[in-house]
Amino acid sequence: MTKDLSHAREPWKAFQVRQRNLDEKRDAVLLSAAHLFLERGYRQASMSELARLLKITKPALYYYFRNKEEILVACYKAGITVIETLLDGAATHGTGLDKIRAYVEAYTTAVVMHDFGRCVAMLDDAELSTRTRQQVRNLKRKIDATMRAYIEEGIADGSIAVPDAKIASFAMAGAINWIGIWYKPGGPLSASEIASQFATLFVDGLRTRAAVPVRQQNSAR
Amino acid sequence: MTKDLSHAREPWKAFQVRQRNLDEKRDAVLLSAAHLFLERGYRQASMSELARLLKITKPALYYYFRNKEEILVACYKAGITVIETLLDGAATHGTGLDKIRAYVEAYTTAVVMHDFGRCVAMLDDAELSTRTRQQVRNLKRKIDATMRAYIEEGIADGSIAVPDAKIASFAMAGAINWIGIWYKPGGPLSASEIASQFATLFVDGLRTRAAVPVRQQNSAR
Amino acid sequence: MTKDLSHAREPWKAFQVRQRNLDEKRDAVLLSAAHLFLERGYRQASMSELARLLKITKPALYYYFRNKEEILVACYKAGITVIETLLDGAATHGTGLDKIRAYVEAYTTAVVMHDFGRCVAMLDDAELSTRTRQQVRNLKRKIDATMRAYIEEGIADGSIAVPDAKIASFAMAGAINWIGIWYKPGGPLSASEIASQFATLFVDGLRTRAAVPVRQQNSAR
Amino acid sequence: MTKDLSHAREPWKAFQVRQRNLDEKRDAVLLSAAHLFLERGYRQASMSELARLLKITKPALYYYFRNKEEILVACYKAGITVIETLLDGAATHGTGLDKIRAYVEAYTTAVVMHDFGRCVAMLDDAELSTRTRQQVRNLKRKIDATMRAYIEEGIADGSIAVPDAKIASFAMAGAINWIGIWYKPGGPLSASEIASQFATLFVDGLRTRAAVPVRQQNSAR
DNA sequence: CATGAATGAGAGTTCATTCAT
DNA sequence: TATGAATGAACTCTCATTCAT
Repeated sequence: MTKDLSHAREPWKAFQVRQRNLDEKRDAVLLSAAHLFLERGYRQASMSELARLLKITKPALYYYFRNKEEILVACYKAGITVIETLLDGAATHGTGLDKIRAYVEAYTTAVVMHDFGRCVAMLDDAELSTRTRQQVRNLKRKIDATMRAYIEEGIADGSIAVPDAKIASFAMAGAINWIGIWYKPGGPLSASEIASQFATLFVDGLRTRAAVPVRQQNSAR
Repeated sequence: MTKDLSHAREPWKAFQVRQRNLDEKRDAVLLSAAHLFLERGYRQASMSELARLLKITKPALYYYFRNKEEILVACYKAGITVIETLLDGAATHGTGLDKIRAYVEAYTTAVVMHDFGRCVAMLDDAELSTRTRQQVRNLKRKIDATMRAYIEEGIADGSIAVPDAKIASFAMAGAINWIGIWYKPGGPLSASEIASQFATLFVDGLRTRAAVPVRQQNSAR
Repeated sequence: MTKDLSHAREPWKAFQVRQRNLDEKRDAVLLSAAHLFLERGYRQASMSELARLLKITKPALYYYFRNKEEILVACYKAGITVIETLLDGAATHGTGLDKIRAYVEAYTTAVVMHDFGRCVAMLDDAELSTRTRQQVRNLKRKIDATMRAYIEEGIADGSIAVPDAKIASFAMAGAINWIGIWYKPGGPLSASEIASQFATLFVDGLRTRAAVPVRQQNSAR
Repeated sequence: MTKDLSHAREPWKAFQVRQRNLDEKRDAVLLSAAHLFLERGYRQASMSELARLLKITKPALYYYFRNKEEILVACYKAGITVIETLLDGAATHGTGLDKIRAYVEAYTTAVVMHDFGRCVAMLDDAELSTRTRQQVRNLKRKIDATMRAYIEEGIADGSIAVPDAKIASFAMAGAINWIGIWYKPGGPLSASEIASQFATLFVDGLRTRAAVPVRQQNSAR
């Protein structure tokens, strides 16, 4: 773990040689914090440990952030940006099924690739200020709503057949959010591999599709 | 004599009663604890609050359990039992696909229906003693291994087609474990509904199966 | 100072022999706290020092009071009681001048004789909760209003002659509140002596009354 | 040459300017500090807030003053000057009563009109260095001693009649020092009004003097 | 069996002060 | 002259745990 954070510490090392700007260090704090929050949970992650990881003193943290919660909020905000960016970039043409496949892939990528994304997905928002909690919940609601809308759309255009859009959307979001629990960066699975296989699993299920006649399948694409 | 005898047996009987009382209260503690742990998280759940909920004093808790961790361990153990029981009861005949469908339904049910099951699924095992953590991890590994084995079996018997059993199994486990985050007992969704729809989603995916010839489709169920 | 607090520590000493009740110890904490607050000021008085004085550990204080402010509030409340009791007991017959003399004596006594009274008189109420601050301010307002009313009454009945009841009342209250700065219990001046001389000074002023012919009065300036 | 000379003098001139600048800014710091100390109390007044008020950075304060205490000391010193000046200017002819009236008026004026004066009157000298504390205490002792001397003088020359010069002097000083608690500059009461009414109150008391027959005086006590 | 009372360790936070520049 | 950045010490408060009874 300490090793993982080494690059986050870089700015301080560099500082001794030449002064870097405040934002860079703030970002370094943020990166380490996100990492620590994910590892220990927000409450268990102590400012002392964070400071130790960054090789600075505890009060120095308070130079960059007013308090612990502000760090959490900043992690969430960064995560929201990451996720929204990827989600906005997802393809939105084709059938409902096509759309949801793209959407699931994008969201999975956001969660797999960025600590900040994982913070949004996994951390308890109970510690947040009312304002930021609203933002986070809005984002999550929006994600859920979009997925449901695509499912409904797919049902309407005949590309999707499920009994309940809500449960399906919960299942998918859950599987993706849970990635943070088992995924360790640098492991054998690449982000895009995970994203694509998750999408495939949700789209096609486990069952062999052997006998599906080609011409009926997915005529829109 | 009879009287004497009964008299002599009394302490023993009393012990049984007391024993039962103790067990009963231990269980009550456990139930409340599981609830609290799920609501607040293990670390945020304070012994004071647990005592307050149970309307006993704090030290009384220490009569029933040596310490906080022992309570957590007991919750996990109870959860393991619940899950294993349901998992053992799942049908294991038919194709690999049939088996995994039954397995997913059973695991989902365990997680949805019991606080203890949810404890195993959701609580961080980092707080556990090495011994119990091993047990928990073994269980989870076993669940994962079983799911993978069924998937492989399905691939072998032609009922399943996925590129990677491991990722598929992670996705399913994640979706199920995540249920604890959004599921509130007493809501509009029944446990069996959730379980069955989860199973269906994973088996068939979102995509419409329109042209699948009847005789190939899941004749076992 | 430590010596002064020795009787406040008594309950703990006695505790080792025989258990006393919670209220007694709460009171002991309060007494020591009032003393310390007066000596150092509320903010400078640390919980550590308070604990040290009482020969208990810091967290033990939190068994008796939820937090530091609650201790302050309790001091204020005790002080309010002391002052109101003495004020209510003050004679209220005769002329306005008679009444204010009695009132000043009573208030002075309250401030001189009790640490709690001095707390109300001297401590900054800025640290209080809104609720208690209201109470304290109401008390002070009431005291001021009563004094002014008596002065007006005296002016009306011819016993008092001052240009401004407000300034006179401020001057008297100030002189009394300030006692806490210089008065040290156990000194050469008794509480009743101070109270009576204060009252006399305000009633009669410094000027000799004996032989002053009416028409000569104030000729010096 | 002239040019050269002026050039040569430049540094010197610049120094004078800079010196004046420094003194000016030091004074500005002092003024703000006095204000802040009076508002919050010395300890609660933080260097950060002082810097913010002055729109300079925190370390800049340390250019003008070695540390926080030195600022306090300077405030006290300025206050001592203010008070001594006014006190020295007070009339010292006539009876003891005349003198004390003038003295009280002068001291009141000093406290009402100047933040620095109020600092001396109100701030706790416990934070001062031994040296400055001595100075402050000497000043206060001198004020007290002077008041007592005037009272004794008045007693001797028959213009004053009080049982105890010490208590009377404490009462007067207290009433005046307390002014800082309630007086807000810009309020309805002018400084001279307050000063004159305070003096009158202490000199004449509340009691109506006009019709008091000589033989009835003080019969109540 | 159960409790009132207490503790040690550690949390987040603030602040006067000081480097290096 | 003046600053951005950092620190050490101190503070209030919380919590799992444990005596003595």
